[in-house]
Amino acid sequence: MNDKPIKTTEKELEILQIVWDKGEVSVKDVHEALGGDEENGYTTILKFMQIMHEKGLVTRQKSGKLHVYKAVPSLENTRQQLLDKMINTIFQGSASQLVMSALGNSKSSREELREIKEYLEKLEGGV
Amino acid sequence: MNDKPIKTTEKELEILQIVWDKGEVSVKDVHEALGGDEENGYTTILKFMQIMHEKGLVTRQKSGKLHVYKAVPSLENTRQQLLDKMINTIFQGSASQLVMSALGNSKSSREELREIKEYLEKLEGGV
DNA sequence: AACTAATTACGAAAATATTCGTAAAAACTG
DNA sequence: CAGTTTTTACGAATATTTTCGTAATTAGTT
Repeated sequence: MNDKPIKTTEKELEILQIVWDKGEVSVKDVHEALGGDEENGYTTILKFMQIMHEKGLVTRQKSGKLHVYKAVPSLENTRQQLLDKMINTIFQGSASQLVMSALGNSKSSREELREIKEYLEKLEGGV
Repeated sequence: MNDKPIKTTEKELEILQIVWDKGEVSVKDVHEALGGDEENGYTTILKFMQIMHEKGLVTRQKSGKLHVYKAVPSLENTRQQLLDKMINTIFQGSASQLVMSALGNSKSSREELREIKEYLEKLEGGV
């Protein structure tokens, strides 16, 4: 009945990055990866891990005295979700507009462009 | 010295959409476009227009007793900016990864794909 | 067991974003 | 011009997100 979709905040996303990157992490790992005490207090990060755990964004498991966290949503899924949202909110629902905008702007190398073209051909072929 | 970059919030972006779409708007226009009182109180929207004006996201001009607002940032620029941010935060700086992700997911039509390919060719040619 | 260091739990403060009530100002209406 | 309607101004309430202080727990160490 009442499962309002969990909203992933900016900071949480930043943390998820690290979790995806490392596979599994302790609070300490995240804290350090984010630049240590210069950037955030240790308990700040801890708090986020707890919140994210409550939200179901990460699982956790005790290992000795500490917790080891893993990401629940996949990087790929999250990317898709964010892309969809972006397409709908500012690219009037058109993925191709987004794509062209991204290409137009970026300093994509010739290599990258070729890669994309190949990918496109594969896609077309598959229709 | 102290011009911290204006941060455009979710709601503000939603409003900007409407302003871009209509070119110039009154508070009433925005209020209605967003679904009227069902969705937001009139003064809520008014407040946002004021905040956005302070932030420099819109200009405004008196016209009779009401204000007419226009968007300051262009749609295209804003798209670029949001794309850049997204690329950097979740696509490890690779525009092409974003592009492929967007294409892979979407139900782009054959027509759209062709369009993109053409665009790509133009880009490559220009190098 | 007492002491220490690392980690977690909890709650609340601070910062930011959103919503709206109330009043003032402006333009119109009779 | 008194009354009504529309619009704006302002300030504050609410909600959400981020940050952190303080205390409790855990696992070692002597």
